Amino acid sequence: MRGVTPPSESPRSTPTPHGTATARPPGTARARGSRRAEILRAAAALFAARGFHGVSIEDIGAAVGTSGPALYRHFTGKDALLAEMLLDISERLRATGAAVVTSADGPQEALDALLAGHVAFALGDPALITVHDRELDNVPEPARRAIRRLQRLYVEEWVTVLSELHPSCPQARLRAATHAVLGLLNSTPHSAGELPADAMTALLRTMARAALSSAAS
Amino acid sequence: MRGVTPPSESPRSTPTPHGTATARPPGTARARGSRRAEILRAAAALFAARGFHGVSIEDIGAAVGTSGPALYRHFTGKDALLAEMLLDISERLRATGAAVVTSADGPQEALDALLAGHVAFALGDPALITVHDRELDNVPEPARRAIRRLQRLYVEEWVTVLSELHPSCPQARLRAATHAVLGLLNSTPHSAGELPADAMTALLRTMARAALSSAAS
DNA sequence: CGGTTACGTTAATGGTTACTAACATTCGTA
DNA sequence: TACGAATGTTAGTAACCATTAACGTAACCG
Repeated sequence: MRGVTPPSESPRSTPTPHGTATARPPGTARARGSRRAEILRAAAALFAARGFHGVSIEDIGAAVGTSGPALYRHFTGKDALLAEMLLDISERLRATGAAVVTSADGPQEALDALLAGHVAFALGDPALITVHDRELDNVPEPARRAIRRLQRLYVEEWVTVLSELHPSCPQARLRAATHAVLGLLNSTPHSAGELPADAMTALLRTMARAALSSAAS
Repeated sequence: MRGVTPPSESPRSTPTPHGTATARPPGTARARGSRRAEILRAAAALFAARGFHGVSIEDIGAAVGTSGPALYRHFTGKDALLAEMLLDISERLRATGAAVVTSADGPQEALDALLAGHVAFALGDPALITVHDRELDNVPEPARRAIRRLQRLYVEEWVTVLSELHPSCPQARLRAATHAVLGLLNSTPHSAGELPADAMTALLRTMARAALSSAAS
């Protein structure tokens, strides 16, 4: 029984996959770690279209030009792939939210920046947004809690900003309104192509602002 | 050959007392077709929680107190079950929408009635609403077209009413705004329990009205 | 009473799927 | 140049799943 030592899973090190995927000549082993990002992107599109359980490992492999089990060189399993995908997007949302809040001049500017960021996200990566609020239940338990925590922190950024704008409104109401507005913004992927992208951006921001203003009365 | 082979524990007249509602006489085979509705309700809850492919026939059977293949006495297959579920809800939405529009006094009353109806639906049957806008892709083709048609007709009810209220606004914009507002209303199942039901109803109606008004400017 | 209908059971059956095993190939580098 | 790490490949394998087959039973209806 020869063979290389089985790949001891790297539990914590995520060495920042910076490489942008380009066309590679077949057979080469180039581009360290860019494959991870490529797989994540392809899997996101598939998950968004057919759901986690509706996509097979073979499907994901085929989408990146390899065949099935090659994925296990990059992820420990299908669950881990989904977990990393949702952790990544939750972290990105929360990070941009935090950056916006600390750098804005006032609550109104902060709210506008939160809105602009989320709309850009939803329109720019509809597959990720779709997977983000549909597939949480398929993430195994250690990671699910972390994802939920990040999502909660992101919502709390919104609630904090709204609370500064409307101090007399109870926070529970502001939280419910935030969830509703995020539902409005995240519904964009399903109604694609109705309007040109910039018109859609402006429309969504206007509607979201109006909805939040009315909620805080 | 296997002969009669009665099961050692012969079923008594009350087999499998499961705690489901719909009090039926205990060992009877009566109640024509009430089982269909029971199965559809249980399946909707399961599909909403874990997705179509994440639920097995056995799961659905267990949820109604029978075992797996008993479902094939009521539906020709898992696909047909989902198709009937989505057809039913799409038809109900469209029917109430049509009734509202023809019986309302004016466009403002019609819009309010559409809003009230959809909010009541979303809050009253969150599982059905969730399945309705997540699982369309898993419906086989003959039925999928019919469901899409009903959904389109429902949206057109909204667009027609909004067009009467705001004649100068292009219909494409009103359609996009309608989709966004339906996303807002349908997101309710995911943010349950934030507010009491009547406060949630009022909040959602207020936010939706404000969002639509701002979109038509 | 006999037959039909409605509804349920358990045991295959065939296909799909996630994952593992065993075996290449490329390439940086010591 | 030899080695090891990274990254593939093609065969399994065990579990799961939708569906069918074959069979049983209770109630209604003529």
